Amino acid sequence: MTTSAAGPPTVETIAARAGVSIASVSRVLNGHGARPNTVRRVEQAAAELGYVPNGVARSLKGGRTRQLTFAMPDVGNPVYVSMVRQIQATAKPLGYRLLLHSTDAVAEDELDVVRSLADRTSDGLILVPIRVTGEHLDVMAAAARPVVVIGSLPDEAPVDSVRADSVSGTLLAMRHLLASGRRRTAFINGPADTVPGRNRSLGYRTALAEAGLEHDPALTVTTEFDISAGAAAMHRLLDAAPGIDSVFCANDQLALGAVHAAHDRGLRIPEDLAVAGMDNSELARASHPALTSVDLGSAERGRIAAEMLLSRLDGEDHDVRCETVAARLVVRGSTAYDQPDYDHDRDRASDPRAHPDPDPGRRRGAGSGTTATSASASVSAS
Amino acid sequence: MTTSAAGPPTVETIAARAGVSIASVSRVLNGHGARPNTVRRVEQAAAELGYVPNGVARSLKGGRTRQLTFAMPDVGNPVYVSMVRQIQATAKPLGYRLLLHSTDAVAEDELDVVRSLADRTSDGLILVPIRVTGEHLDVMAAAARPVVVIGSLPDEAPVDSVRADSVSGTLLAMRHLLASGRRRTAFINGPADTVPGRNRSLGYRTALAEAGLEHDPALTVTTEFDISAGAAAMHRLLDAAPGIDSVFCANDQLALGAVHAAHDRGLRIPEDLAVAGMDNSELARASHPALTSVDLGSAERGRIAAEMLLSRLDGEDHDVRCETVAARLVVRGSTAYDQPDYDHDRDRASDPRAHPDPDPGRRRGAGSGTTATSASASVSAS
DNA sequence: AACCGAACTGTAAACGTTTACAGTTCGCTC
DNA sequence: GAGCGAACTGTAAACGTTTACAGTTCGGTT
Repeated sequence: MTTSAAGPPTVETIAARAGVSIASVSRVLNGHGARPNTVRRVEQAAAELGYVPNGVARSLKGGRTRQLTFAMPDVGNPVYVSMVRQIQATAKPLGYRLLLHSTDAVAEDELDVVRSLADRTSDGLILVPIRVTGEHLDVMAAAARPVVVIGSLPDEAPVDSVRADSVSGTLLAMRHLLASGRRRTAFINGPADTVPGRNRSLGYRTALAEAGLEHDPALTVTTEFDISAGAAAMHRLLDAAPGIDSVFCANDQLALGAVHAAHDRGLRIPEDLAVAGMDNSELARASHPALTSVDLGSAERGRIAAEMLLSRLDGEDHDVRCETVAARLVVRGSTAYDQPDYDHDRDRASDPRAHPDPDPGRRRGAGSGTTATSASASVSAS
Repeated sequence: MTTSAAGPPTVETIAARAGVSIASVSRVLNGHGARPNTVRRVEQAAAELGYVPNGVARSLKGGRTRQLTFAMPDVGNPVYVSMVRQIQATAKPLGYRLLLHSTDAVAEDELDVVRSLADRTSDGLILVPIRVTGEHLDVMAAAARPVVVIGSLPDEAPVDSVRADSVSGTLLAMRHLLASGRRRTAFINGPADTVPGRNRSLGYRTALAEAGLEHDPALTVTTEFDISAGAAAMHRLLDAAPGIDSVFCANDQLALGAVHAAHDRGLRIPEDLAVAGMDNSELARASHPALTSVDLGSAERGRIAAEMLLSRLDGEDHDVRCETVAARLVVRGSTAYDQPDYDHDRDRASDPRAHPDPDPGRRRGAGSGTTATSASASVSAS
């Protein structure tokens, strides 16, 4: 027994005060049964001392920290923000804390996060890689803790994953544009050397083929994900390929850039030019006219990833799982004449299992006047 | 010496393999000096085994976890997102991880976060309280680890804090509107029973008084922070008080709602109605016309809070500090005829000490055509 | 060749828990 | 009132590190 020095109370302090052994203290505090008299004295001593168990010591003994790590390229990106929200909402009720890691889209940093699981500081990882290399697969396969990837992985990869369906998403948007009579639809894509970039391109060409339209390479521009990049791209398109009546953009920022450019030239939206974006971020709802956008289910992907990880941590030793989240088209004023100027739809409102809204004043009637179309989800286990 | 069973390698495993004691292993690994021969053997053994030190054991021994906690009301709010980014950017180079906690604006949850510092799981806390009660002050004063508050605290509070200057911010926006010849400026405020709510109201009335204008209560509406709430409020104002030529809104969402409402009625912006918002979020840049907005320096508040906390953790035992971050007005097309339709200014671009941009393609020429005015910052130590 | 101090190394304790095991108490039954 | 399980309690070890202390080695001096 140490002298009752300064420092916060420990089981030892309580044991001394209650006149029992530290084992009894631990047992009472964890509800493992003791004589009523013992329980009373320990609980009283603990309460008087304001005892709080040392989580670090507990983690060392128990081998679990009750911490999860979420690593993504950029904290600021609204897509990842909604993932964070859902992961948090899923993990918190089970007593897990969330550790945030921004990789700044540096591949080496991603690898480091996976490797650092070996330091036992976190019980599991949800990773959004910018691009998946062979080294990624090797390192993840050897990870000291369960890893779930949000993104596309090769079929044989031994890692759980959740992916978006950007092919279907693009198809939904393109079909919508073409169904409303547009015949010359441009395409502003993000970097093409990524899986989503290639998938969107595929969706675009597929939709054109479906409609019996020819694919004109001059109608496609590849650029950065950026408002000003979107504006520049739109200007370029309008200069080089006159007669464009609609444009699909790989994210909402690009789409808003396109809207700006169109306005600069005196084009009316949607009358002269229909614009559709992707991600269904808050920007889409806020802009004027409100932006038609493809929702790739980032919130749901976050929730599913969290559930996958938690089930692994529960010790369930099932096969590798890979789930695909359906895309959903949210039609607003930028492509349709009869859509309202703004709507009250929030992306988490689309998720029945979502976190309860902390601030009821912020959500009103859900999506009145907003049309949503879902692509069929394909769920496969390999 | 235990049998070399499964499980990840520990100092013991390495010691056995290198033929030295665990103390030597620890010393070599921490660079505390050893004979070249010992160093070589330990390092080789560690490398061969792929040893990674157990961070939990380390934390238990050292009494520090190298983890910081950031607790705020809502992960999704862009204001907090930019704080997260800066806190992360400041703490990561010093080897600190960031634990995220969303309080969902529940006061009891805020108190729990502070109390849970006693579990030794985090080295310090940055808290954004929704409202500060006496109990908050008591609990923070008794906290087991340093706490920094982002928000306004009573003068005598024994806690470091960083606050925004919403009075000056409101004044900047109002002076700008009045200086451009507007004479009937409405005010859409958020909830009035908070410190920022009262401060904005004060700034509004002060600006009117400065300009020798009478304060007309019919021109002020108090509502929730919400796009649709902003639209509803604007409609109400235009119905009840005709002749309004400008409006200042307590955040960008409200302002965009006002823009929508004005468009619905065929009003031109800025010709018929000038609109200014607050927070200078991405929404302000993205909207059309781009929105004049007051930047309350959320990124900088995050950075300063992180620095304050880190200096406490460095053992510096200075007096309680309270810093106020200056407000800055960013003028864009929604109030000025000659402003560009959009600009490339990003809020972190305004911060010279900010995190380097991970994606150079996203930032172009900084703020060309955008006028920024700073309120003088007052920095005080109590 | 013995000696000395510096430099290194090993043993063991400590951080605060949880828990196996052995020892104790207790309420019953006969 | 002795005997018997069941229920409780205490001792001690374990989780994986770091580090004070004492013991060892080493080179260089005299």
